[in-house]
Amino acid sequence: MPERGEELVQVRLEKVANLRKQGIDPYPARCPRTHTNQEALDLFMHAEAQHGPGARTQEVSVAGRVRALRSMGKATFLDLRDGSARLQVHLRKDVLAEGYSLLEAVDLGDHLVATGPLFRTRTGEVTLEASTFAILSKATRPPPEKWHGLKDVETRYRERHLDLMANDEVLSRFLLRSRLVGNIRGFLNRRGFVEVETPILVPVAAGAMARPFVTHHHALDMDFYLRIATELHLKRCVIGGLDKVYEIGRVFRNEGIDFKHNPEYTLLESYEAYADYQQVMKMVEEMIYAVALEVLGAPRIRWGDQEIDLTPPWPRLSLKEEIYKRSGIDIDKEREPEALAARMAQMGIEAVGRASWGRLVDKLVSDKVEPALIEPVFLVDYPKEMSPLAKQRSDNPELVERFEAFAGGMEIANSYSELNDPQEQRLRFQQQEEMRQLHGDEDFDRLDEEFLQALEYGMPPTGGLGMGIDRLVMLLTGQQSIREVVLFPQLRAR
RNA sequence: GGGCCCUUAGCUCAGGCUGGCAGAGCACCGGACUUUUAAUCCGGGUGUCCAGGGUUCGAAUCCCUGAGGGCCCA
Repeated sequence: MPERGEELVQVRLEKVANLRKQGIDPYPARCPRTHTNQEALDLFMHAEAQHGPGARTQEVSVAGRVRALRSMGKATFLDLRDGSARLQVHLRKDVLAEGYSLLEAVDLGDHLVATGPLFRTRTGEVTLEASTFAILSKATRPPPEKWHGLKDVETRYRERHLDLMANDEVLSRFLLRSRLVGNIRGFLNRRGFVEVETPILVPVAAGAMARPFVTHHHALDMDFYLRIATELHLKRCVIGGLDKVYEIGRVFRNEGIDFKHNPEYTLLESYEAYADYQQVMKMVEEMIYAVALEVLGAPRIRWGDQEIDLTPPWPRLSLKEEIYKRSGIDIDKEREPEALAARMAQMGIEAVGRASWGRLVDKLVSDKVEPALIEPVFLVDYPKEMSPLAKQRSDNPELVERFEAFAGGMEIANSYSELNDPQEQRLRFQQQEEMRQLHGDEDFDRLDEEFLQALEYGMPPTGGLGMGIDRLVMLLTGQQSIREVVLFPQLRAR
């Protein structure tokens, strides 16, 4: 931390020293709180309902951070804020006697505990009349400005604690995120899914198309990768007999940072034995609808100037047709990477390096199709080349049983009927390895021998799902940047 | 990777075009005030104007380079 504003800090440090000199601990271990602010407010409302105007409750103790301080000499009002509510405290010199002088040591941002009965002021605010109060934690740095809040985007991200204390809507957004994750767990648990945890440090970063981070284990003297997906371990769980399994965990992808991408993000993956991608599709629309109802109270969300309705069923659209509709390119007729790249270049879409056909299609989707999909939809019928872990369709082996869900112009879920033929899977991995060599593209998937061997023991037909939790939070909170839904987004080191 | 914009007090921001003593509100410091609500009133400016270099008698301001951040494009 750069030591700017040192005078403001010094003043507070002197107050800490003075408290200690008086034998007062500015950071006591215990807090004699009896009620949260909300419980105290509820208590008063109850008393007022019984006794009418002029009601006073018994003494209660509340605690919180000092958010505002209004001193009128021999009486002071301050606003205490805890996790439940804001509560005003009234401190009078004639009530507190010599205890009143402790207020000289109190600053905005300190945590206090105050004890006394609750009453309603003549301006109508439920207030605690303090008979005693104490400092719980002395802040030695001033909080952000109370009226304009903290707006500087960089400071908000780098010092999220300040953002949370200054900007109520930010706090409630992260509370919503927590409730959302809790509701997803509840939804899956009720359906009989079992939550597991699988390794983050892996010898081979497989199971998705992404470049991994590398790290080193000193005792073993070997490199490890941070996982880019949980897919292969979860399938090994299914092979072992966990028929319905899921993990909500961080995955790491060594790629660019922008408004939709943070290098570490939270991914839900679930696998259901004896199910296929059609059943997963139904589950996804039901799950998102259900959690939206729980956390928002309605299945509709505002997205910019549009409204998105999440009520199922969502349209099932063909990937090929959507690409054709949005770009005029028929991917069935542009089977050669060079030809497809040329068509795309005409539209101003430039592919990097010697991109493969599958990567080009992927690019075409992200550029031309994805941004247009505001209302929730499923795209189905993906080409095999883009999907090395998905089972091919029996009626058309060039396509796989796969869907992706889109909403708000973002991909929010990806699912297949999982490929469970070990020989075919080995072949697909080998093709991925070859493509990586050929195209010099670190994004291609990797052959994972341990997984292949596991698959040889037999995996039931399984419907798998990957869903980006951060994207879903963006969607449900109407945020257009992933940094607004990740508490501590990755930024360049200062 | 390219383009545009931002960076001034702890916080929110003026000033910059057209170079001439570093500004406001909140916060903070001193004083008044026993029902306030962004309390009010009186007094006080607390600063590496992002960093470095250049032009100039003189740079927050103009020019160059760099850093961090944001938006748009790829």
